[in-house]
Amino acid sequence: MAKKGQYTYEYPHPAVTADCVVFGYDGKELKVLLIKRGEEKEASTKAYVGHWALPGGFMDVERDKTIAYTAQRELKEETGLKLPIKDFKEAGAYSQIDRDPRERVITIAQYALVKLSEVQANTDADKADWFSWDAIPSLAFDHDKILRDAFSKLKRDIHFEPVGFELLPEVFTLPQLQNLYESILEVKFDRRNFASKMKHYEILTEVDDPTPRKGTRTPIKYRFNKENYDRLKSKGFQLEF
Amino acid sequence: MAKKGQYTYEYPHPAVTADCVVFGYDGKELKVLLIKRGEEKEASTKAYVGHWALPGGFMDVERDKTIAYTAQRELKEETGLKLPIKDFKEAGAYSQIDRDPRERVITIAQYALVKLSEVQANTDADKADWFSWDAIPSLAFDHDKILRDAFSKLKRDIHFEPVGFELLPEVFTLPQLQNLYESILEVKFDRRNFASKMKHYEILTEVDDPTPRKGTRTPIKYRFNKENYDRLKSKGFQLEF
DNA sequence: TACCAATGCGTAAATTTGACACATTGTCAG
DNA sequence: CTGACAATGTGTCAAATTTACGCATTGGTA
Repeated sequence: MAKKGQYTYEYPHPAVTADCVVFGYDGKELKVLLIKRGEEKEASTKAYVGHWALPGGFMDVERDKTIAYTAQRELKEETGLKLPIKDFKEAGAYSQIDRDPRERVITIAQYALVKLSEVQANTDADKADWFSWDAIPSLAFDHDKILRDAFSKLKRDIHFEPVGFELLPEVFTLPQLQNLYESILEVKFDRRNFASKMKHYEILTEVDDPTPRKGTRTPIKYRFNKENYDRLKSKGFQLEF
Repeated sequence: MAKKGQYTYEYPHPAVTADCVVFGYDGKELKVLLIKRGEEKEASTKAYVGHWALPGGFMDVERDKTIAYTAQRELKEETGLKLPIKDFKEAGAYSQIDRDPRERVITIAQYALVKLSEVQANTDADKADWFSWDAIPSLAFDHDKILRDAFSKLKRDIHFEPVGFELLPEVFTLPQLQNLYESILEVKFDRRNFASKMKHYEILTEVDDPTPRKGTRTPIKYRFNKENYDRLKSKGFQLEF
């Protein structure tokens, strides 16, 4: 650990943190990854001990190439979940002068979308938990606001990015996709209209099912067709729902 | 001025700046406000002296309530233009470890839309200039990227926010509005279809013209109808073009 | 003066959306 | 075992929206 008082500047500098809003989808609901603060080594210097919070922590000014690296490192340390750098997208900066009681801290929130089915096993259940959107506790600092804002951002981004496919498993069903869109946009769609619209976009590829569907109750499995999606997007396209 | 080396921290802290992307519209083209760096008092400590850059500067950690206040203050100091805090919207954080040759500097870009007709007179022509989008010089630091990103953001936001009306004068014409949308989205619309779509939204109010139009060549003047727009927006509405 | 460009208004075809009906087959309660 | 029900896929049709143009008027201009 570095010596105290080792770093001096001509003018005051703020501390900078990265906080992570990690969204996951379990096939039914949208979920968020949260951690329980404190209760460990440096608890005495921590604020909001015992509160739930977004995973995140201080930037390593001398090593973190970008703030996304901070997010990656802290997320791994605090939840056990290791995500690729490119999965972190910016969700906004929070700079209110009194947002941290200890010193001036500016946080640059990052958000990430993960296939919950593939990562749930990799998260430390001791420190972290996945919360349903409507069961989220009150959070430390201004993390409530950060989370709400990130959700709004997700709601917007869904019109321009294939966010649905980042949250679903490689192979998914149409009802799953629809349920996800409904969860994020907080609306309901007509099943038949949703299906025909998706079909019209031609961004889904039917999967050759090794275990063929046993009747109409078993949904058809699809895979996301990235080529077609990219082609559409390059033509100035926008997903509508 | 504060004494050198007065501020010490246990861990290294980055410097934080706010850079401003100010868009204006003159009735024909989208423009951006830039400054020429250096050539003044503290020039010796400055990087990229002589380069064009986005207006902006270091956060006053002890006084700036939020980063928007930094942006407001620096924009005023460097260009003479004083904008209300609420006009600054976040445009992204830039944290590349080597983006500033002097020390680690994280910038939180802000962007603002202004009615060029009303502010042009208030900008210091000595230090700052409005540049047409296709005549922008190469900029200091990573400001080129910041500017491109901000433009992309504007391109997106135009679908959700009445950005057109923040850039146009109080009273404007339909051709002006269309030209603005075309400038931002970089596409062309059919004049007649654009008009009927805007009419259908009912967010324009015809202005009682004191000097009535002299024939069909003089466009009808409109005003933005905020009540109707807010009503539409609250119903989960999205501007389409 | 004669043309052209700019503005407003209108219309019809094509496309997209929105609402809804029907057939099939697991699931589950009895 | 059986009947009711829910989940899935597909199709249809009217309404709304988008798209592609035509036409009339008039100010600017060569």
